[in-house]
Formats: sequence, C-alpha cells, structure tokens
Amino acid sequence: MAVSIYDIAKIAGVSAGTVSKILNNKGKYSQETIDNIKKIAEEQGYVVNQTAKSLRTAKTNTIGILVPNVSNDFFSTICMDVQDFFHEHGYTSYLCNTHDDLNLEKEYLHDLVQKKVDGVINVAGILSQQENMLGNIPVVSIDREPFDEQNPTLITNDYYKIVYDVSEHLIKQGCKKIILITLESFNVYRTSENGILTGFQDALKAHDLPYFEPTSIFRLPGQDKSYIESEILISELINNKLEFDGIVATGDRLALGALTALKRNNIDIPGKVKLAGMDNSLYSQLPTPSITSVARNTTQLAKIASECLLKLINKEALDDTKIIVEHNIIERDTTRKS
Amino acid sequence: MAVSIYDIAKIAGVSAGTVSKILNNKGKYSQETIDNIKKIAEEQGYVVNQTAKSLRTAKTNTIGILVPNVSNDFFSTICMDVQDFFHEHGYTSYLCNTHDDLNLEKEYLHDLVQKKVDGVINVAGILSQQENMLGNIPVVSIDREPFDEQNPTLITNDYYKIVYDVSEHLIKQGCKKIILITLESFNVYRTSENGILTGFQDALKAHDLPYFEPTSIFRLPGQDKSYIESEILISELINNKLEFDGIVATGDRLALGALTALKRNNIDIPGKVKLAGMDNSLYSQLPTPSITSVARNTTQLAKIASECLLKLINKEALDDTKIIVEHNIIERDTTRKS
DNA sequence: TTGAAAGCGATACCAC
DNA sequence: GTGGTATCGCTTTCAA
Repeated sequence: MAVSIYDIAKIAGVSAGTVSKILNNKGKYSQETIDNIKKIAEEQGYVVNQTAKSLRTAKTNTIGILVPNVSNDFFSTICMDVQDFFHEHGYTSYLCNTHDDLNLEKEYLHDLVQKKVDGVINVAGILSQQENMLGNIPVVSIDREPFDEQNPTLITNDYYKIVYDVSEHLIKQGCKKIILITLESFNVYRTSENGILTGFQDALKAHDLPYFEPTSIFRLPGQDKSYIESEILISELINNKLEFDGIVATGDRLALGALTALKRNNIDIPGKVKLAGMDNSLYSQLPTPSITSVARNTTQLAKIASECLLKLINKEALDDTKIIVEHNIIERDTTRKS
Repeated sequence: MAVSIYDIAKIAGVSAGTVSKILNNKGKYSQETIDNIKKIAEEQGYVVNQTAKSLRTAKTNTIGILVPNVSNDFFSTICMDVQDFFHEHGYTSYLCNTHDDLNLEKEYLHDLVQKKVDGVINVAGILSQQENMLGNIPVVSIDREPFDEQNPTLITNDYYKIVYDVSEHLIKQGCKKIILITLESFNVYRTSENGILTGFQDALKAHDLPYFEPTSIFRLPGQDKSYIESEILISELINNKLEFDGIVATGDRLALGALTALKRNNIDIPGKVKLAGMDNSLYSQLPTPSITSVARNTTQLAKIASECLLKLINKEALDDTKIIVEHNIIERDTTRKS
C-alpha cells in the first residue's frame, strides 16, 4: 500500500489535517513543522491519492476529448494542443475515439460522467440535442454542432467564407467553369453545407460566372475512402465530356482523388484545370503537383477552445458563444496562373 | 448534486449495501427488489461515482498512454487502437504527449500515479532505468526502451531484420552501392542503432557488396525537420560526386528529403538511384514517385501491447517479455526494377 | 435475502 | 498553530 497522509502524520506526531493543509500550502503553521512534514513526505515518496481527493472535493482535474479518430491529422493536432494546454493547467485528458458512431459516443459520454470529468472538448459530436447526458459538465465544441442548448460554445471556421475565398482564388487565377465537390456527411456533422453552397454560389455570382444546377455541385456519399469516390467522379465527368477548368474540393482527400483522375487522363494542371482542397494536410502538401489548400489554423481552434473550457470550468462567463477562427489560403502548384 | 445509492436506497426503503450489490449484479436478492432498484436507478438517472468506487476498490479502470506526440501518424494510430481496445474492456485512456522531454515525461508519470491508473502503455519513454516512479503499476512498451527491470515487456519490430530486408530488396533490384541514412536519436530512444547498422552491413556482406566506412552510413542529428537535413545531405553528396545507386532511409521523412534532393538534381528514380524508407506513412505513399517503404504493422503492435497490459493488470503472467511483430516491405515506384 | 457499520484517503469546519 | 471529527459515495464483511 502507498503511504497516506496518516502515515506521515504518525511519523511526524501531528494530525492528518495538519499534513493535508501543509502539503496544500494552506493554513498557518510554524516553519518548523512545515519543513518537517515536507521532508517526511519527500522521504516516504508520498503522492496524493487523487481518487480520494476528488471524492472529497468534487473536482477531478481531468477533461475528456471527443474526436472521431485521432489517426486523422486534423483531429490529432487538436488533441495534442488541447492536451498540452490542459496539462499546463494541471489537468489530465481522456482521449475518446467515437468513430462517428452514435452508440460509441454515448458510451464515452457515460464513461466521462462516471469518471466525473471537469469538462469536455467535443470535436466529434453527432449526438447534439437529443439527450443531455452530461448534466452540468461544461462542453466546448470545435468545428462541430454544439451539444445542446446548455453548451452552445463553438469554435470553428467560417465555411461560407472559406469556400467563397477559395472559389474566388480560382476565379482570379483564370477559371471560368468551376465545380464543387463535397461530402454529404459534411451536412450531418457540421451543419455547414448551407454555408458551403452559398459561399460557392456567391463567389461565382460576384464574378458574373454561370452556375449550373445541378451540374456544378457534387455531393459524395463518403462511405468508401473519399479520395476514391472523388477520383471516380472526376474520371466520369471527364468521360462524359463535362467541361470545367476549376475544382473546389471541401477536403484535401477529395482534392487528391480529383488530382489523381486528372493526372491519369493527362490533363494539364494547372494549365487546363486548376484545383484546390481544404485542411492543408499532407494530402495537399506531398503530391506532385502540390495542391492549393486552406489552412484552418487548428492551433488557434484548439487554443481558444481550451481557454473557453477552462473558463467555464472555473465558472467564469464567456464573452461569446461562437468564435470564428481565421483561415489562410495556401497557394501551391495546382492553382498557379497559367 | 447527483443521485447516490443512498438516495435510491431511501426511495426503495432498503439499505445502500443492497443497492450497491444489485447494481453490480452481486449477491442473491428477490427478483422483486432487483427490478425495483433497477427501475428507480433508471428513473433517477443514477450513474456511479467512479471516484468513490475507485477509492474503495483501488481500481480506476483507466490507463495512461505515453507518446512523444499524437500528431505523428505512427503514434496516433497506436493511440487509437490502444484506446479502442481498452474501451472495449471498460477502461478509459489518458493521453500524454511527452514531446520527448524528460521533465514533461516525469510530470506525466507523476500525474498518472496520482490518478492511480491501472496500467501504462509506453511509446515514448526516455526515462528508462533512472527512477521507478510508477511503483507497481504495470507498463508495456511499444517500440521503445522498456521502463525498468520491473517492467521489461516490449512489443516491437526487428530493426535488424527490417534494415536487412530493405537493403536486400534494393540489392535484388540491382543496386550495387547503397548508402544508409539514419537519425542519431534512433539510438537514444530505441537502442536499436546497433541492429540497424549490422542489418545493413550483413545484407551487403551476404551479397558480396562493398561497405565503405564511414562513407556508407550517415547519421543525422534530427534537430531540424529530418527531411530537410536529409535533403541537404543528399544534395551535398551529389555535389561532392559521391557515387551511389541506392538509399536506405530509416524513416519516411528522411526518404522524402532524399527524394526531393534527387528530383531537384534531375536524377532518374528508380533508373539511376533507388530509394526506400520506413513506416509506410503518407510521406512515402503520396509523393511522385511513390517511395518503397516498410509497414511496421502498428495495428499488431497496439493490439498485442494492449493484450499484454490487460493481462498484467489482471495479474496474469505473460509468456514472453519481448514480442516481435512482423514487417512487410511495400514496394513502390522508387525501387521498381530498371 | 437483507441491513449495519467499517473503511478507502483526503478535506474542512470548528474547537482549543 | 494544531487536533478531532464528520463527510464525500461506494464496497464489503458479518450478523441477523
């Protein structure tokens, strides 16, 4: 058995309460006893038992992080940053991979409630309003629908503006017939489809370019690997002789699939067709030609979300319930002016 | 305040002990009371308080996962798999990013001890034998030096064989003068440098190829981004007219840097120089030409390590203290026969 | 089949 | 400055 404050108290000939307060730097004690207690604690290799402390104080100094899966670049960076932030503030972080599965998500939430986490960072929620499983545990969402009315805090990017900006970028590089590729699931998880579509349309409109419903926008099911679906789509478009000179993809994998199809058909990039993705991941950085993409500033997303959650944990009020993080277009080979 | 077993007991007119045992499916009770208790618990939205339970039972149902940083592909997949495995067995996982920093690592270990985790998966340890901070908490290491004598369990790949196999692969594809690029840190964290060097040398020897000390092996400091160091190195070798027709890199990033240098110097790949990396990450999959690499089977590493740790937690004995997971060479463009 | 009570390790209030 | 004691929510032994 590990040594407890009682053991220390016994050795020092004082009470447990004294030990507790001294080790927590509370109360007024003679320097002598303070030194003595600390020395004994050190010698005995004492470490607090957090389960006991938490039971008593109703504070665990833990948070939960919900992501679909950490193996994905975007989520893993956020996990790391959030975890780093909270470690600096004395918290340990539980990692939960929900795999976009509602049942799993519920199990994890249940776990976290049992474990009495002080707060939750949600980068995965599909549960949303259905049930309030978390009681009054504060939640901050990143890039996803907020959980419920009690926890509306959301840190995200402006999808409307991202798509608008990317589309406009292509237009400025000379594109006249642009198509948009996106995922159906985008809608489910982020309720941002609306912004995406209007962002695209508005950009075309602003530059007097035609928009053909339905042949300008393609929603992929996203059931298989998205880049494969995308590659197939673009291949078919080419076979069907659909004319286009620009592709906006709402994800780097989608963009990569498109790139593969274009290359396979020996279509000159960026000469004949220009292409842009989103997320600024390795999928856009590594291919040849490299793919223009949008950096969503995950560091900021994670930092701001963490700060917000910490405030909520400390019962501080937040100024805003929704915070938008800026994005940057990272220009690469696929949209160089031709 | 959340509802406790006492609240339920009061409502049902029974004792707390009864409620406890029924909710844990222990003891013998009349079906009537069982149903009643469960119904009330359900109605009241009861959830166990794990801090209390853990305090009493000295079991937290949590584990800690130590990695240098989850934002790295290799580690994030392992994290996910380990976490998934333990979730299925009723455990929640703490994520700790040590950033290869000894002090951070100590802080995390200290945290985990305080939080009374039942076990630890170590994919990060540089602490090794120095101090036994974890007491008798079981540890299983993946691809890293085991923590200490008490916890020797290690799941890893056979680096000697990996390098031997890759080198031999290049030889079979026609290479006659092969160089090896590796990182100095490889040695520190994995104590496998020896295996790497002899694997390389033995492969050359087995095929009667010359080995030139020191011009066949290059150790990079790995202080900057490793692919940049590697790119610089290869560029210099080319400038210095060092002749070679094959490169074995002990990491995909190193290989990518080499690839970049070769391409920049318009050297035909795989015609004039062949190249292979390690880890089978996006860094080898996405570039053009794609880079031959070695899949280290992270799924197996994670699975076996998790199973071992679970056994140790349950006080079961392990058959082996060191388990080697098979690797596979993934042949890609950079080593096609020319 | 059920209840009473002790105890896990810490905190905190109140008394001296 | 320091000690005594109740308490956090749960499990577990023993008795009834």
